Amino acid sequence: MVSSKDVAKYAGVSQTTVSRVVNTPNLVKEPTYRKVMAAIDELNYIPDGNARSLVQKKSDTIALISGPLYNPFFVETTTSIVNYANENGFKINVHFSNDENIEEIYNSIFEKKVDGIILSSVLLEDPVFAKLEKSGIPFILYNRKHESNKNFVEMDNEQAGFLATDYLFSLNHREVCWIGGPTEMSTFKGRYDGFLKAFQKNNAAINPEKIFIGNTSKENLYQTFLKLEELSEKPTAICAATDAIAIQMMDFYISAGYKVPEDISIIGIDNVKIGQHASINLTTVGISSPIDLGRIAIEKLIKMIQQKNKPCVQITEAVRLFERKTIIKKKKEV
Amino acid sequence: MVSSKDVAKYAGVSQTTVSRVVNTPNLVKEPTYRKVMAAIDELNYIPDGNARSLVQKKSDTIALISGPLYNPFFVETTTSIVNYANENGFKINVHFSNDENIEEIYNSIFEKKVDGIILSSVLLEDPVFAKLEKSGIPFILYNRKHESNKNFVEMDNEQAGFLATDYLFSLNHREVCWIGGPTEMSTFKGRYDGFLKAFQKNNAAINPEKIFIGNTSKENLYQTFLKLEELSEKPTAICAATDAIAIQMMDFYISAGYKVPEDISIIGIDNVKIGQHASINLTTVGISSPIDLGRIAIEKLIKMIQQKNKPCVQITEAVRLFERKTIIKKKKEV
DNA sequence: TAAAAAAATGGTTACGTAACCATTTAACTT
DNA sequence: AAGTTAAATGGTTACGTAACCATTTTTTTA
Repeated sequence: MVSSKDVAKYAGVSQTTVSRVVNTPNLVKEPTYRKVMAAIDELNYIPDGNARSLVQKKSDTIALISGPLYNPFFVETTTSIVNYANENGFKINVHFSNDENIEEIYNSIFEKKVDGIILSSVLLEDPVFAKLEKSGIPFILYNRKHESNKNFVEMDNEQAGFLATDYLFSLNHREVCWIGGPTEMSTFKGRYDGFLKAFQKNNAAINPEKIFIGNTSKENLYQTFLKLEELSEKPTAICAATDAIAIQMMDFYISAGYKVPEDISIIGIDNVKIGQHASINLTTVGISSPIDLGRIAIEKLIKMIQQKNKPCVQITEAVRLFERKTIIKKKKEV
Repeated sequence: MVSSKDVAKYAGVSQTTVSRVVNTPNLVKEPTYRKVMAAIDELNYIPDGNARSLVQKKSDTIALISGPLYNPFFVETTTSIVNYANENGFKINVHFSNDENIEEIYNSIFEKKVDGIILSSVLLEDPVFAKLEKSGIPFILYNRKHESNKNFVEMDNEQAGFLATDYLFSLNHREVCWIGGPTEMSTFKGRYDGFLKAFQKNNAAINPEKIFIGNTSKENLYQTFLKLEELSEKPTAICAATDAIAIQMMDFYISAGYKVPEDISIIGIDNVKIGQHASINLTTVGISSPIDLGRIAIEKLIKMIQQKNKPCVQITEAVRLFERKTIIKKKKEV
């Protein structure tokens, strides 16, 4: 391994000067600069990032704890986050959380002095959150937030749930089913609250048989599908808490021979890209802004790191309906 | 920042002993161990990964250079790679390459002494490959390979192209169109060669009007779609070099009012998960093994790192057809 | 042209850890 | 119980860099 000392010796200058050529070339005379650069090229010198981090107490590295990529929402945020961070000179350590390995992920993250942490996988009452705050490392939550309301970038989840559900009512659906994840997560809680709110507004009564709250794995959603099939009075529309859920349910229904929306209407939330595909055409609710939540969050985080101040970021993005083709208008009941 | 020296002072032992408690606890007496652990907990000591990397000359970090996630193939490989690496104690620095920023990515990677590099974005005659070999860092290519045939995990691309195309012929399609990326990439080259081979076998003549080789961006594929529309004699089937291309073309066709497969048959290559969705049901060719290429590659890479030997890994996975619903059988021409 | 100021370069040190060797302490042997 | 071996602990150093202060060289100023 060739070090700055080797370069210094080769160029006949001090190690300090080599460091200056690399970091503050304007402090160095032209001929010296050329001499050192020649040595650097000749010896193929690359500064050691670890040594640099050690002495500078920064690593130019950000840890990303994302939800799993089988949820297309995280495909888009991960892309934005990784690309924006790289463009701004940061490395990104990526971790995918399944909400069970979160403890291990935290432990591993704190070992490597990252400059910042951006994460989606946090519960409303997450005990691990205290650790995060105590660490003093700048952090930001995207998608989900914590009960403390610190540093988050979210969509207006309640409004999203409301808009989606109210839209179904507006098309005369009354037997509306909810399929969502645990309300320990702010996204699911907010969206479900919005769902309830729409029922209230439309003077409709919640039918507990048509409320499914639980793990959103494929297997579990299939169980939900089976239960829905057994219902004597089936719903005419499904309000899915995420596009990922909606798309998975579509798969089950279509595979079983149903037609969407003729036999069953489905609406999602997130406005994920694949939902725009002509084969899917998922009606959904998503943020109005073309910039996704991940991108907004990473921008804020990098600003926090660079300016060394830690303002409390609280961003709730407005949402709107994206009408596509998975919902049918029903005849008004008499 | 609390260091091992602080812990040592607090516990009344030497820094060396603290290091031993952390790394080789069996070399330390029980009471000493407890004393030091108490101090570690009390002071909330976390070893500094940068200092450790500096002295040990390893970083427990692997760099991943992946293709973009809008290609679902990379969604699956990225998931496998990140998860497997994390489970095995490695951090993953992720970079998404669009084949233009590859130079910058390389530069940034070499700064931080990663223990290994796993990458998909390499050209057959990539000049950057020399740099990679010269660095001495263990590396492995997945999906694409380099002309030097060193350290790759690929599918049998030629066979994939052949199987896909031959399948179209077997269903009596003669006017088959090829849409693929530049043949500077081993995947596209192999698949296109297989395409040609199938034409030969079926005594069919290539019609240059129906061969589209170029950038596979959405915009460019749309241009391809427009050109296809202008053709006097339109193809009855499209052989897409990747599922991503196939799915994008489906979107254009369906949006334009066509039906797949009634109006146009489409086959892809990669066997991407979303292609299995009941709304898409893409017929495709993919590896027979249930373990994806990324997973195979990261396993090999970690073995290389841990065993410190650098065998030349050359894996070509067998492929098979996955029959679904985007292809129609034509009547035999007379 | 001498003095003062600014620019350029060098020398030394700290960062936090594990490697390495030295020393002390405990545990066997006969 | 003395000698030998093994176990446990400590002291010092290297890793490669940038920060910091000191010194030399060059430029500016009166």
